[in-house]
Amino acid sequence: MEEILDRLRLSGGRITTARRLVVETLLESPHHQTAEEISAQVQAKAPDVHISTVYRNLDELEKLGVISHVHLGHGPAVYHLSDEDHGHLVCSGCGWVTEAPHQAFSGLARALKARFGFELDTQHFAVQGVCSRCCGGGASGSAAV
Amino acid sequence: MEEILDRLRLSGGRITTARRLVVETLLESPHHQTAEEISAQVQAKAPDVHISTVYRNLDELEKLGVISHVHLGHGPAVYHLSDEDHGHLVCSGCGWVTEAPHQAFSGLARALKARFGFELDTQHFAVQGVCSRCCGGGASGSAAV
DNA sequence: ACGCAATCGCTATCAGGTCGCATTAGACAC
DNA sequence: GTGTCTAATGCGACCTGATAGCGATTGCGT
Repeated sequence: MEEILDRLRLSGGRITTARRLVVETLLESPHHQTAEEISAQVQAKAPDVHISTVYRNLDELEKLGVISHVHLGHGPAVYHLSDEDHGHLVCSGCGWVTEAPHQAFSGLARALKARFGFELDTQHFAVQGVCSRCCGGGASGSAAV
Repeated sequence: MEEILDRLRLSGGRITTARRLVVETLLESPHHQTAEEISAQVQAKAPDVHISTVYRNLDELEKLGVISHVHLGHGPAVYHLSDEDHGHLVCSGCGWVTEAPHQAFSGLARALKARFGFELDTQHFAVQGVCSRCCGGGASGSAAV
């Protein structure tokens, strides 16, 4: 927490209530949260904080490398602390998100690099699919919606 | 063309000017086009066709399985004839889109299936990365905008 | 030619996010 | 503690991409 605030200060930023609360929220619930969710959490403690301020602060924190955001598909992006490299698997059926370690994609990354000269980035956009629960895990048909 | 219109008719649909032009546009420029681009093309021939009509028709055609749309990342989705299975590689630098054959992802698909029970779908959402031109592939700088 | 309802054009609306601007309030100097 | 400067805020307007409602139109089977 203090570390993050220090980083904020070092970059010439000020520590405001809104900013402190955004960081707090991110630290308290380490899950993937949308800007709206974060905003709601922050507003629970300081009702005057506008969602645009939350966006601006999330942006700022991202520039500092503290957090990153991922687009899970349709709908809003989610923010998380940038602790480690991982991709995201999103179930298009139920929306469930699985984190997949970076190396799960290294094979694909190599292949795409070799065949297309394409440097894969799995961090900013999620990979879509259907989770075991939704695709009928074992036997039955696919109840695609 | 006629085949598509027939399919449209068989499903109980009517052949209207707007509809015909949308199909025409899709056939004439087989590239990936956004709804807006398609709309512009259609409006060049029939200025009264509203973009919401284009959306509705694209939707209809998609339900018939004639076309599909892909989200390339930020920004609008693109539509293309659903001729074959392929994924899309999008360069976050220049926006360049490469089509990658379905089997390029089969390794990843197998791995995700085995490790997470996750059924990969590479068709509806593109895979992000940086193309050879943009990541400095050869010599000069990367003129990322 | 008639009539029904699928489709249209239009406007309003939505979601997610960004921007401009006047005001507020950190943080440093004294 | 007070002053000063300006980063950051709150707010509303706006933007893009897409969708929904609704009355008018029009394709097309009869």
